[in-house]
Amino acid sequence: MYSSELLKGTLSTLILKLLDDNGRLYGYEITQRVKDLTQSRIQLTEGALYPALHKLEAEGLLATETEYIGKRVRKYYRLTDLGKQAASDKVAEFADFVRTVLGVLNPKPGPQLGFVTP
Amino acid sequence: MYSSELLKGTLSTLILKLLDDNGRLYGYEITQRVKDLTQSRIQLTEGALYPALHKLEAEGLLATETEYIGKRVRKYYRLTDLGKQAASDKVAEFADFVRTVLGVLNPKPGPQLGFVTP
DNA sequence: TTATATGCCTAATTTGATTAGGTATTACAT
DNA sequence: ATGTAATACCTAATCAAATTAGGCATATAA
Repeated sequence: MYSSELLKGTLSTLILKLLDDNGRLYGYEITQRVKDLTQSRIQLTEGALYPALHKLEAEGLLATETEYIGKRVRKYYRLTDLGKQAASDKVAEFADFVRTVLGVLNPKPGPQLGFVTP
Repeated sequence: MYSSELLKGTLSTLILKLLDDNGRLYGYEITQRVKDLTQSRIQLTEGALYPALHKLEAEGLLATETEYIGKRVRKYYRLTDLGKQAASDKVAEFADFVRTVLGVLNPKPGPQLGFVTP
C-alpha cells in the first residue's frame, strides 16, 4: 500500500484506462481489478472512487447502466466517445509526465530513463 | 506545461533529489533547475515551492543557510542526514509507484513496461 | 524610467484525496 | 439461527497540497 498523495491526479486516468480495456465495469469491480493488477499495492478507497466516477460521468466521459443482481444494485460504467478520447489522452499525458519527472530524478542517461528491463 | 494534479506528491521528491545531486540550492534556483531539466514542461510555482521547503525544513530533512548577494537575500537549502535518507526513499517510492501504475495502464507486457528506448 | 528578472514570502481558494460514517443484500461459518 | 465477511452503493467532514493572486525588495536591461 502506498503512502500516496502520489495517487492524486492518477485515479481518473486509471479508471478511464480500465474501462477502455474492459468495456464496462461497476465501481466495486474497479477496486478489485486495481487491487489484483497491482498485487494489492494500490487499493482504491470508495470515498475516492465514487466521487471520481460521478465527476467523470458529469463531464460526459462516462455513461451508466444499472442492473440488478437479485435485489442488489450494480451500476455499470462505460466510456462515451469523449471518454475514449480522454482515456488515451490521459494515459499519454501520464507517460509523458513520468518521463519528464524521471528525467529529473535520474539525470544520468544510460540508454535513456532507467526503465529498461534487466 | 502540465495540467497537473499529477505533480501532487511529487514535488517534495523532486526537491530532495535535486538537493541530493547539487549539494545546496536556493528556492529560486530550484525552480530554474527544474525548468531547465524538463525543457519547461514543469514550472514550479512559488506558492507550492516555498511552503514545501518550509515543511521539509520543519520535518528536519533540510537545513538552511542565508547569504547576501549585495543586499539581496538568498536562502540556501541542503539535505540533513535524515534528508539524504528521505531523498533515496522517495525516489525509490516514486519509481515503484510508477511501475505499479504503468502495470495497469499498460497491461500488455512486451519486455515489461513500455519504457524501453527505441 | 520602466519593465523584467531575481529573490523571498503568505493568504484565500480549489482540488482531490482520507477517514468515517450510512444503508442494504448475499454468502459462509459456527 | 446468527453473526461476520464480502458485495455494492453512497455522502459528509476533514486534511493535504496544490493554484491563484497577491505583497515586498533589489538588480539589470531597454
